[in-house]
Amino acid sequence: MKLSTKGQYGVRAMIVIAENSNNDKYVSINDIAAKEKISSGYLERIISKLKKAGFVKSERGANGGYILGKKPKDINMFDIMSVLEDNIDVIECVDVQVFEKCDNHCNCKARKLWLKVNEAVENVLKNTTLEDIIADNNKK
Amino acid sequence: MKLSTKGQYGVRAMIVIAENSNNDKYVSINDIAAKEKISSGYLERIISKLKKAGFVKSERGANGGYILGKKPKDINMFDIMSVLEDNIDVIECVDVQVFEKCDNHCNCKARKLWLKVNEAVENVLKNTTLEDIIADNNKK
DNA sequence: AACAATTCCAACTTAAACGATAGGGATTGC
DNA sequence: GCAATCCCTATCGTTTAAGTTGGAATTGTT
Ligand code: FES
Ligand code: FES
Repeated sequence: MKLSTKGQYGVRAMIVIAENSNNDKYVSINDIAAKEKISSGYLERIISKLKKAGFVKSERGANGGYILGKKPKDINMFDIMSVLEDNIDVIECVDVQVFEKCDNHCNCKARKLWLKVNEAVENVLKNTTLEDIIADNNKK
Repeated sequence: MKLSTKGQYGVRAMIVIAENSNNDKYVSINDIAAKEKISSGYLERIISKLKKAGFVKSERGANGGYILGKKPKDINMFDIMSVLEDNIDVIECVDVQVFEKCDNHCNCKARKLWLKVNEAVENVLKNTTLEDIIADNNKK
């Protein structure tokens, strides 16, 4: 079981962008990539998804870059991960539509367990906003 | 984020074995594979790991098969998954040893989030025993 | 006007993991 | 002896994840 790097990198990028958005400062892909030691080409595609979802706004050309598209308290980790991870469920059959087509569903006694795991993950992600993360780091 | 089928199949296999272990009945790989619609060759290797870990015992030859190696209440899902999934942590850096070697660890503000996610998953898995699952299914 | 810094976009490549298969040896009950 | 089983290892094919490349469009600066 692993979260993809897309999700990880995306969250880290959002943190960097958030830290600069106070001063209306746009951060470039290269700056983020350098700071977080991530391939910039790869990061670009990740941020592009975040942009489509409205979590960041962009400005092209010299001095361009990215800035938050919403307030930190209105961006939670579940939303970010949902955009970036292709499918966030811990197994396919968590999804009701898949479940109903599943050969096995009539006697699958394990599904309840996966539902619980899934719910636990979602809860943590949904209850953590970008604001929480920033605050948490300033505190200590 | 996905749990591998190894883990899923393993849990399902354990449930089948558990349901037969009351009567000291050994269940063969083929029976489990047929019941759960899993490739038997693949399942074999999964169960072999469970055997090495002591969760099941085996009997060779005709009428052979597998039976529980411990009481259902002494087998929890975390233990099963730990044996089957190569690495159960949601990201590499959850592990302290990896963390300490991580280029980024000095300024990685996201790790706390992953730790929380990881803990949530582990809690569910640790708090669910084979006995719980069986009981849960008999009930309804 | 030239230039450099940037976002934007799509195609491609590489590497690893997953899921599965194949073949054969060893053991046991009938 | 034979069929059913566990046991072990090697191999394979597909998909996915991760990263690369190349280039177009936009914008500020000199
Ligand atoms: S395998 Fe689909 S519900 Fe269990
Ligand atoms: S990347 Fe290693 S701790 Fe964040």
